[in-house]
Amino acid sequence: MILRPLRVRFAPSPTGMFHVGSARSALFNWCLAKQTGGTFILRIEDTDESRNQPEWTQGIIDAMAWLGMDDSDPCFEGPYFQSAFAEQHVAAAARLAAAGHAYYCDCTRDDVIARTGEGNLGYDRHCRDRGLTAEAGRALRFRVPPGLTVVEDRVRGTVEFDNDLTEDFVLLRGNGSPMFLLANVVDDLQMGVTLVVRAEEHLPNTPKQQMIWDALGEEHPAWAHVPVLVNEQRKKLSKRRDKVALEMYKDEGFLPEAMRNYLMTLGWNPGDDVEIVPWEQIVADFRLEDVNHSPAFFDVKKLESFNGHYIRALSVDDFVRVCEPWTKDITNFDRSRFALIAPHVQLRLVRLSEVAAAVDFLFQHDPVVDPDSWTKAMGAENALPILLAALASYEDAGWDADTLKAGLERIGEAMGLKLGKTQAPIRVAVTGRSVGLPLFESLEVLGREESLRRLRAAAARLGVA
RNA sequence: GCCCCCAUCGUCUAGUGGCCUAGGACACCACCCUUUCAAGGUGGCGGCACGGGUUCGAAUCCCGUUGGGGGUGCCA
Repeated sequence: MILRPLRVRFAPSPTGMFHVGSARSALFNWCLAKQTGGTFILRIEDTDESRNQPEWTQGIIDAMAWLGMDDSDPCFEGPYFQSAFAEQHVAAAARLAAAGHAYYCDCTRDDVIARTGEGNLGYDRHCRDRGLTAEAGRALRFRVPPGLTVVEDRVRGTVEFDNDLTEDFVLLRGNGSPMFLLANVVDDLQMGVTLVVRAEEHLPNTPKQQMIWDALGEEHPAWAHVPVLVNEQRKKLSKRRDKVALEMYKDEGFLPEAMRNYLMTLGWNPGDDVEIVPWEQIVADFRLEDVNHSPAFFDVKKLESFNGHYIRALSVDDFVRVCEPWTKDITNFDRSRFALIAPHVQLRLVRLSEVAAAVDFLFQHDPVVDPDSWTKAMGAENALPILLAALASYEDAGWDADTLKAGLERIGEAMGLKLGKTQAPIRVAVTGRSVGLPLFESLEVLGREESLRRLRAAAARLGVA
């Protein structure tokens, strides 16, 4: 399908950590820009009074880069900062006022309530025809025309709004600063945005913005409102209640490839009964028209499953490399030793942050012994005999996993035990736990000397000198 | 309150009037494999919110009900 290059934008406000829902909106926009050979504009909407801080902006940029959206791609444009365009916003407001599409208003919130009651009815158009001029303290309001505003939405279809139920909203505050509805439109106009893809919470804003475009005499962009992400209570994911910061997921060892793939399957599916799909294919196949209409639950369990798939798909070298942030703090960590066991580790993680707990016993002088595991494994009748037999056998055995396994199997046979039972005391002696990486491979990597030392220590603890 | 959106297994989804006895994935359960745990394999549990239409035929179209969600700032 040949499409004309789209100019899309992602316009977050830097009011906190970067939200997974924002990330998904950004991803949707990114796919559309890429697949049409268009442009992805990043515009930071920093016009809120005091809610934004510079570090949040950098957080957005870093998080987007983590997901693969940054200026190394030619489609990327920006970042722009909305605050830099205040002049244009005000100028547009002036044009609107001059053309009679807006009027000044000196009502306070209390004035309006006094007239309309507490009923939350919105502005009562009190100043509409009072002919007030611009003056400090007076807000500029949009004169909503009569009739119907029809929004053609690329994911929802046609949505109609009765203008009589739309209040004369504020364009410019009493202090002269532009409001979101206006600033957003003017920026989109200036930047040549042809398609606006954003979360559903913006759908009620759309008729208002479309009216501004019309009043400005410009052709509005196409609209697309994607469903919001919700928590288990089916409420919109919120920074206060929910764990939404992309950075937290990064820190817990989620791979960006897994995160972006998972995020894309929320409200959209790659088709053909598959979910784990190469990014290039997602970019090529994503279609707004196929996006679902209902909110999607952000399910960390499923994210973990995706992450596990992506972790297992890594080459061993890459796996070792991506584990670095979590392995570098392990005492006595040795990268080459880790690389030897890495293939086994890779199969068992759903989050990279779990790597330390899985392999630390290989580097510690003495493994941290889990009391329950010890009690269970060493309390068995055969624990000590197994330990002693293994010690004897391993003294001069060939030091590779197969030989070590065969040796322990022989010991078990002599006692009438299956390997599953025989390995338990050895595992606890060497690793400190009853579950973990494959035992014989671990012994091989640990080495004869250290392994025997641990076996002797365990035997000693059981009462044998 | 008012406006708007939405409604398939617990969750994410496939499904665009007959191919549906509703498919897949996650989670859960069982079994297999097995050196613990995983991974992998096999099987199981489990859904079209409800009521009316339209039609030879409805998960699919229409209306209503119910239930969820979003919005309703001189925030963005």
